[in-house]
Amino acid sequence: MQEVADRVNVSISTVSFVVNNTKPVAPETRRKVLQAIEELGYRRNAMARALASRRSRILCLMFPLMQHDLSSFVDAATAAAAELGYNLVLWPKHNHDAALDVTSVIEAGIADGVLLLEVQLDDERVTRLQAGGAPFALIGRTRDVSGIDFVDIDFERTTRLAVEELARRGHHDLALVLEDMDGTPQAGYAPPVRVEQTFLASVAEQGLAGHVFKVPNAESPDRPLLELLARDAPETTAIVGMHDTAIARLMTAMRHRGLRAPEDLSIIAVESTSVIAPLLDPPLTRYVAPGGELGRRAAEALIGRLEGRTGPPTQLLVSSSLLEGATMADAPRHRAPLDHLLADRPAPPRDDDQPEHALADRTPEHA
Amino acid sequence: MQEVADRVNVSISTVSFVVNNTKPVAPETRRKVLQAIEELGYRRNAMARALASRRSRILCLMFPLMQHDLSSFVDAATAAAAELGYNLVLWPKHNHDAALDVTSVIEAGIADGVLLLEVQLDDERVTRLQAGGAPFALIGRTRDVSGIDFVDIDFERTTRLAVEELARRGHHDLALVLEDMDGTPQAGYAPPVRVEQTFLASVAEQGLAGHVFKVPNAESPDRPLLELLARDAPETTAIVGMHDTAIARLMTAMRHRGLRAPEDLSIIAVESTSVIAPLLDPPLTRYVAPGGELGRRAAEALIGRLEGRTGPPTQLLVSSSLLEGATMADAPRHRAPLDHLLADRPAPPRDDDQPEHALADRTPEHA
DNA sequence: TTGTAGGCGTTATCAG
DNA sequence: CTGATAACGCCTACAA
Repeated sequence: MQEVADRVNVSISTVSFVVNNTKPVAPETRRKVLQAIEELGYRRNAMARALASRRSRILCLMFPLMQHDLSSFVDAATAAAAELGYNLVLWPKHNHDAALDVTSVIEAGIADGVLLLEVQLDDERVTRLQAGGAPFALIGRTRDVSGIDFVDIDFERTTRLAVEELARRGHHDLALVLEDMDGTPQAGYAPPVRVEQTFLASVAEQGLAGHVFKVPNAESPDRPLLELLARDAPETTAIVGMHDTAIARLMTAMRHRGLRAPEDLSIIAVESTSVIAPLLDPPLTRYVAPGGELGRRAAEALIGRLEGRTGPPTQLLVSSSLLEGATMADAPRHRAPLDHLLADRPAPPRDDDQPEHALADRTPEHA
Repeated sequence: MQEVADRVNVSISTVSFVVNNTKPVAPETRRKVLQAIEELGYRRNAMARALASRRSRILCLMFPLMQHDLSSFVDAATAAAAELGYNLVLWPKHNHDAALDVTSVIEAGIADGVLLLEVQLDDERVTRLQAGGAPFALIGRTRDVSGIDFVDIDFERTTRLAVEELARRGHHDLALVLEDMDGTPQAGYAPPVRVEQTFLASVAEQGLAGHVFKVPNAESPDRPLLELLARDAPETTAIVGMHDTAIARLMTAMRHRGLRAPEDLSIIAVESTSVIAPLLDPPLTRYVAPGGELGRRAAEALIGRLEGRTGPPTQLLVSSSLLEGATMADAPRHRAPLDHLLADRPAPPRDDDQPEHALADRTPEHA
């Protein structure tokens, strides 16, 4: 702040006035100050500001109970940090631009280091963090990880295991179901890319046939996944999934068309949300990542850096383990192609959607 | 800190040494300092500490993408805070004891105010916040809300609407499905209590019969909800739900026993997780709360206080709106009691769980 | 409209 | 082992 003041030949308080809009400043002076701030790359220190003004301008949303999927992860990260004398706060950054401002929290002195989630293959945030010399660790990893501390799920291994297991069970025609992120800010999100690559390579190695289906989060109603499968990969007997809502909708569609999992179609998820998968009917067979370990290791890696540890970066891939649901079975012996099966059982009107049932009076209308 | 030092007749530095364990201190001195700290209720100021030591001891976990149910809520709260010049951070407090330490973040100077979630009818955290004179606002509300700023969902209204709608559709026997929180730290969580009370009152007003079922989060496998219903409330034709996973399991069980929603049993949820409800088959008819508005209003209320607004507290109840799924219909004319229906269709072994299907070769075994 | 100076609550250095 | 004292980076009367 003093440097800024010196450069424009004003006092430090004038700089403060323009930064905070607390007092009127001559337009010309203000302009020059702003320019100097820009040139010097000055950022005010949130801690000092808070100390002097007795206001942090931070609001704290406390949430004791988290039911979503980050729960075990955040839990463990928080605990690990606490054991090492640190606090962990979650900083919601929703839009893409805000996310790019990733170093500000460090520069402001609010935090000592950053843990990054949802890393993309080429992640601008990582570039900025590196450029700014800010301590950070990734949960996930970029394409080039030289010198970067990260902890990630070993999606390659999981995918390979899934394909091999299906091959062992006699499946020859596999389909991979991914979330389609093109056009969203998450385009380039690393896990689906890695899974797709590994899937294709692995299928080739095993001498199997593999198709990839990218399904948007809001499935197009006119072309549900099941129809796409029937049209483009009718011989498919097993699905490798990493898009739970798409899988859920697929299973509903299957039921409505008289197809059964796993008898007609096996399904195995390489990554799965803990809240949805067990509620499916039948429950989804899936690989689950050790969220707690990921969180803990990531926090420890970051704090290690903060405490001055040098040496090679932490680069850890953790393995998922198979959670037996009931959607995987041996390949059916002579199943007809999906398009035939669907043709035999055309899409039913709503009233035929459900298994037949003769015990109650029908009241045809509904909400 | 100076006061502590004075009281024991040591210097301020000595206090610092014992507080931080940074230098050896005579056991006797240390004891006295600790005691003085205790007596005076001294808490060190995190901001000053960070400023002087050039370390905040805070880690920041950035998450750009949130798929869980708090998403819209946090989103809006963050945005509202940002517009008013504040930052919002989420502070994970997982265990009960940690949650009780709710004022520390204020006393440490890290935050100016607190937003509290998952409020219980008699919430110790609220008591402490009030006692400490810390600015706060609730999302939810306690039993006694005099003088408290809060924004909450109008569960009473929603419940009443649900019951009235079912009555209008000719249902006479309703069952309420709640999450059983007894014995958990969330015992006394306000919404289920309010819904239960309103349900019973409303059912009585309408001259209907109402049963309440409290289902633990991990449903007991030997007594699934459907069986309990058949045993204790066999005439039930409509479910009012505020426990999505229980509803999901119920719908699966119904399907396995040849019962249909909504033809045999209508289901309407008074509060629902956005991630599960639309994936159910058929999709759940449900009331949804305006999460964004809740978040925004709560942030605004808190900031208003911080900015020195006086006058009556913000006390806002927002209404949920009905999202049409396909699980609500008029009451069936002459449906047999549930216990009869289940007796006619005994619990099937796994192989009969699914609708019959004759298109594929059966390979009996599965994972 | 701008400058001066004291203070915010700690830590850290250096002397005793 | 303990105590002065100078930062830490900024805000804010008060004065000019």
